[in-house]
Amino acid sequence: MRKSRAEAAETRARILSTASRMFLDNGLGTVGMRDVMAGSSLTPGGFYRHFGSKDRLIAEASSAAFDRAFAMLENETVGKSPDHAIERIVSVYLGQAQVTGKPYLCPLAMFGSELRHSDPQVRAIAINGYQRIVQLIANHLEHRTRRGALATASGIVSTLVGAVMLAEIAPDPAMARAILSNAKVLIKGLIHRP
Amino acid sequence: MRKSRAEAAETRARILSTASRMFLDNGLGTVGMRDVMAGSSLTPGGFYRHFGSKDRLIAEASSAAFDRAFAMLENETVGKSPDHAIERIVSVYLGQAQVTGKPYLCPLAMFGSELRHSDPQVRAIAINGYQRIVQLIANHLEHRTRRGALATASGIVSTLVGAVMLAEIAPDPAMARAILSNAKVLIKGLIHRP
DNA sequence: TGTACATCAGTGAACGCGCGTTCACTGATGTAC
DNA sequence: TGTACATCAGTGAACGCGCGTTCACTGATGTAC
Repeated sequence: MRKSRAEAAETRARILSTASRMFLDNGLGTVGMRDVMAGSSLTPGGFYRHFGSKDRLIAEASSAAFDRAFAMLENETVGKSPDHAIERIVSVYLGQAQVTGKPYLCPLAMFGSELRHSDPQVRAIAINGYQRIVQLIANHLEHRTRRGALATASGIVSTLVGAVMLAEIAPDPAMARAILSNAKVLIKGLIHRP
Repeated sequence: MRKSRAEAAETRARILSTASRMFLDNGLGTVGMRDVMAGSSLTPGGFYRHFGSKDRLIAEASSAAFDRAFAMLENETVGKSPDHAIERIVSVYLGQAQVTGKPYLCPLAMFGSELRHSDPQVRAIAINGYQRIVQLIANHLEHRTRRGALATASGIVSTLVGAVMLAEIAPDPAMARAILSNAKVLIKGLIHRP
């Protein structure tokens, strides 16, 4: 039954991808190893050939999810004016759960309050992901100082994460859209007055 | 062993209070019935004399937590000017996890991303709690229209919830304080320009 | 007001289940000569 | 290049454990006469 190195690497990547998707969709606590392995067309035992524990999987899956979300946001800014870049980041972030297929969900909005009780490694990954988004936004903010830009960007990220999380709780799609729209208007109001 | 009606009512209240505290501190998924009952100085079986299921307990405990948090916020506004009232709400909300004893933690910030997967009853309670805070803030916002005040208040609540949630993930207290402070500055900037 | 009985708050063991993880096993892959 | 053996990816049953919940039981409380 042994697989080639290439196949094994592909299996590992598949488990990671499945886990990332499932954690984002259903949270860290409710997704079990059997779910992840079955979703990867594998049996439970095989998991431990690739990862040391569920916590390690959560760490890697979160990291991968941040990379994906960040890449999507960054990609939206290339060749755009500062104002337009910000507008794209905000719109894409706020629309993450409305896009069909939801290909770039952010861990902070999807299971942020579970991260609080995760082990230090996972929390470090989460805070690093947060900081990367803050820096990306700050890069397109026209402030007198870098410090000021980072402070404003931090506030904006709080708004973005809060809005997407609240919109996910809303039972009514219309209310979800209203929450996201209100957050967008609030941020737009900030940007257009230096 | 039977207890009087008054004692039974007190027991029920004690379970609810313990559960509220534990859910806010540790999340919905990680707190078990045995934890709640032991924390209330009771044995597991007694739980079902007072609540139909864990989900019902979560519903009531969340509701109680919202009531408590809302009462604290509302109380801060009595006899204050609109600007000062907003300032108090924002400061008290953002400081909720920094206060010793944490007597009025908000479910949205503490286990918001778990609410997403809760049953409709719990989600309805959560969204109702969200709306009450939005309305409270809107009451002190000097907008031309009520609609406009509610929209701005909604954006502010997204910022507040996101900031407290992110600050809870931060491993470093200094970074937590920075996140909260940046959110506060962002909101302050909004208010002082009608 | 006193007595007899029904009620039921709380106990603590037990149930069934799913969890994260381990393990003996398989057979194809990789390695050494 | 071919052969013999070691490695190890993946299987699927099993382990120990803790979960939400049930249940027979207890004895004090509440109710009816």
